[in-house]
Amino acid sequence: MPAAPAPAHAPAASTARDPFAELNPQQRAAVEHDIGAAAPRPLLVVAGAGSGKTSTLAHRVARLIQSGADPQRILLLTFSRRAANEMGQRAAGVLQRVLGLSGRHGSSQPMAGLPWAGTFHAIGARLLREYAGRIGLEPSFTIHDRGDAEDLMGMVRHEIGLGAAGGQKRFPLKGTCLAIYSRVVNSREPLERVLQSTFPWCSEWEAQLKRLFGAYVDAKQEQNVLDYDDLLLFWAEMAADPELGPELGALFDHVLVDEYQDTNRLQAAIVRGMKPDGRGVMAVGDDAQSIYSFRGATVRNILDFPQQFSRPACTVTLERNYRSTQPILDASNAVIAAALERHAKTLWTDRVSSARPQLILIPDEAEQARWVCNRVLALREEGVKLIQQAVLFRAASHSAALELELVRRNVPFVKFGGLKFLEAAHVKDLLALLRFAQNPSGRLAGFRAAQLVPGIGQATAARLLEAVGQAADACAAVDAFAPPPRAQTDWDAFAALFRTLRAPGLRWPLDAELARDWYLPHLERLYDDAPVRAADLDQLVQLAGGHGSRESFLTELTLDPPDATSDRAGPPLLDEDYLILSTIHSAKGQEWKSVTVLNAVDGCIPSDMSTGSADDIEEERRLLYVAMTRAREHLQLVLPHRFFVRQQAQMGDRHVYAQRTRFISPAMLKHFDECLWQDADTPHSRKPMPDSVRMLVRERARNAWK
DNA sequence: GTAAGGCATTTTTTT
DNA sequence: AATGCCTTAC
Repeated sequence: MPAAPAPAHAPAASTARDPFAELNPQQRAAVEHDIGAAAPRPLLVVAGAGSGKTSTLAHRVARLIQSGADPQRILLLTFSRRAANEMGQRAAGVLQRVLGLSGRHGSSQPMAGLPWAGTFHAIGARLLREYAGRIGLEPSFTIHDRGDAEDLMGMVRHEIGLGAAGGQKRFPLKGTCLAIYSRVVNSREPLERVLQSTFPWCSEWEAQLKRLFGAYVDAKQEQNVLDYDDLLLFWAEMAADPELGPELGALFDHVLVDEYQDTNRLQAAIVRGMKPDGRGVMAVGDDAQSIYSFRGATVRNILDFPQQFSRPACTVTLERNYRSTQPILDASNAVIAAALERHAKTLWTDRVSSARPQLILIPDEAEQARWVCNRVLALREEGVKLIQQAVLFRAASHSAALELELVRRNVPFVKFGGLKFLEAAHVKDLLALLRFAQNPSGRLAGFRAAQLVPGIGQATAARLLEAVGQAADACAAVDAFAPPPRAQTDWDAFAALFRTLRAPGLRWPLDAELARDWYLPHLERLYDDAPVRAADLDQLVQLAGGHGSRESFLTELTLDPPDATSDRAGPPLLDEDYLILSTIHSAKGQEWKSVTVLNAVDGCIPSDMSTGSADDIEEERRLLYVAMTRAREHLQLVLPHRFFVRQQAQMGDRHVYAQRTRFISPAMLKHFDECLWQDADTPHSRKPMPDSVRMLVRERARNAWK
C-alpha cells in the first residue's frame, strides 16, 4: 500500500511541546478559528497546491478534539476515496502527537476515533441505512454502481420502447442517458438547461428523456435499489426536510469538507441543509484545482461559500507552498495565471533550485515510453526511489505503451485509475448471483444471473423476474418457475443454488464460494480464457472473506471498489519499490519527488473530447496545473510529436502531428528547458505500436489480482 | 426464443 | 474497441 509520501514540511523531530508550532500564521489562523466559541462561524480555507491543506485540516480536527469537541460528532467529508484514506491517516497521526491517542495506522477500518470520516457517498449510504425507515426506504436497499445503473437505464429504455422507435435518428445510448440523468440530479438544473449546455445533440429527445427518467426512478424504487446519485439526493432531501434536517444537523458539532472546489450543487445543498447558519462548518479547497465539472462540480460553490449561510464566513488563504521548488512553481503559476476566472493567489516557496521543468520533444509515443523508462531508472540511480516518482496522464489508456515498456524492462509499477476489476463480465456475473440472493426484487441482478443458465435468454429471464416480482416468496417463485424444456437440468441446479443462498444461517463467505462453484462450469463454457478469469473469481471470494456479511460486502464493494493498491485486497505481492502511474484526476492531493506528464500535446491536454466550450478548456488548463504542481523537485513534460490516433484497426497508422499544449504559450517557454530527444538505436523508421499492447495490459490488470 | 453475425455509433476523467 | 440494434439460422 503506497504510504503517502511524508509531507514536505513535517519537521524531522516532533515539536513535542507544541504540535502546532510548525504551522505558519495562516495555517494557524485556520486551525485556531473560533476555537472555544459557542457558535463557531463558518470558515473557508482557500489553499493553494502544496500549501499544507490536508495537514491544516488534520491539525484543525486535532485542535477541536483537544479543546473538548467530541470526535463522534465531527463529520469529515471528502470527495474521493483516496482523499478520505489520506485524511484519515494524517488526522490520526496528528491526533496521536497532540493527544497521545493511538492512531491505529494501517487499519482498514474507518479512522479510529473519527467514525464519521469518509466520502460524501459513503457517509450518505450510512445515514440512509440508519434513517431508511423514516423516509420510506427499505433498509436492505442495494446500491448500483455506474455499470449497474447503466444497465438498468438500458432495460427501462428498452421497456418503454425508446431505441427501436423513431426511425432515422437513434435515441441516445444507455450510457449517455445515465450521464444526462446524473448531471440533472447533481447540478440541480432543469433537464432543458442541461441538454442545452452539455448534451446539445440530444436536445430533440427532451420529452422522451423525461419519460425515461421517470420510469427509471420508478424502477429503482420498485426494486429497492439506489444509485450513486441517490445517495446524495436522498441525503439532500432529508437535510432539506423541516423535521429531519435539524435532526441530522444536530448529530454533528463540526462539519469539515475537503476539496470543496470539487463538490457539486447537490453536495453544497447537503452541507447547507444540515447547517443552515454555517455553525461549525469549515470548507477547504482551491478553485485553481477544480477538475470535476464533468461530474457536476462547480467552482461557484467555493467562490460563493462565504455567502451561503445565514452568517457570513471567514476566509483564510494559504499561499505558501511547501512542496515544490521555485522553478516548478514559476512554471505552474504561469500556466494558471492565464486562466480566465480565479481566486487570485500566487504560490511562493523558499525551496530554491536551479533546475527548471523540462519539455521533452520526442518523435512518437513508443519513444516516449522508452525515454520515460530511461529517466525513471536514471533518477533511481541518483537515489530517487521508484515510489517517489510518478507518471501522470490525461486518460487511463495513454499509459499503454509505457506499461508495455515497463514490463519489458522489469520495472515494477502500480497504476491508479482506469483499472476496473469490477467491470469485467465474469466478476459482474458472480456478483449478480450474490446480489440476486440479497435482494430478489433488484431485477438487474436476477436478469443477468438467470441468463447464465444455458437456454435462458432475455425473454425467459424477463418472465422469471416478473414472476419473482409478483410473488411474496422469492424462493417459491423460483422453484415454481418453468423454464424452456432444454434448460431444465441447468435450471434445477440454479434454483437449488438460489435456495441455498437465500436460506438463513448460511455463514458468509460460504455464499460466495458456493456461487463461484456453481458458476465455474459456465465460465468455461462462456470464455476461452476461463482459467485467467477463474483466478479473478478466487480473488473476489478472498475479498469476500474480509467482510462480515453479504450485505456489507456488496455495499462496500460498490462504494469502495478495490483498485490496484487496495489495502484490503490482501498483500498485493508487489515489489516493495514501484513506480506510480496515475491519471491526473487520481493524482489529486498527492505529491512525488519527480513527476513526468505524458502527452503534453494538444489533443491530449486538452483532450480533444473537451474542447467544446470555453469552460471545458479552462478545466483542462487546471488539469495541467494540477499535474505540474504534484512535483517536488523534478518535473518533465513529454511531447510526442507524432501521436497515434487511438481506436483504429490493429495495424493502422493514423496519427496526428501534435502541437505543444496550448496552455504553454511561447511566452511561458522561459520557465522550461526544452530538450530534443532522439534515441540513437532507433532509426527514424516508425515502429508501429504492437497490437498486443491492449491484451498485455489487460493481462497485467488481472495479474495484479493473483 | 435463443444464439450468432452484420453495421452504425460513441469514444475521458470519479463516486 | 465496444456496444446496441438489427437480421438470419437454429
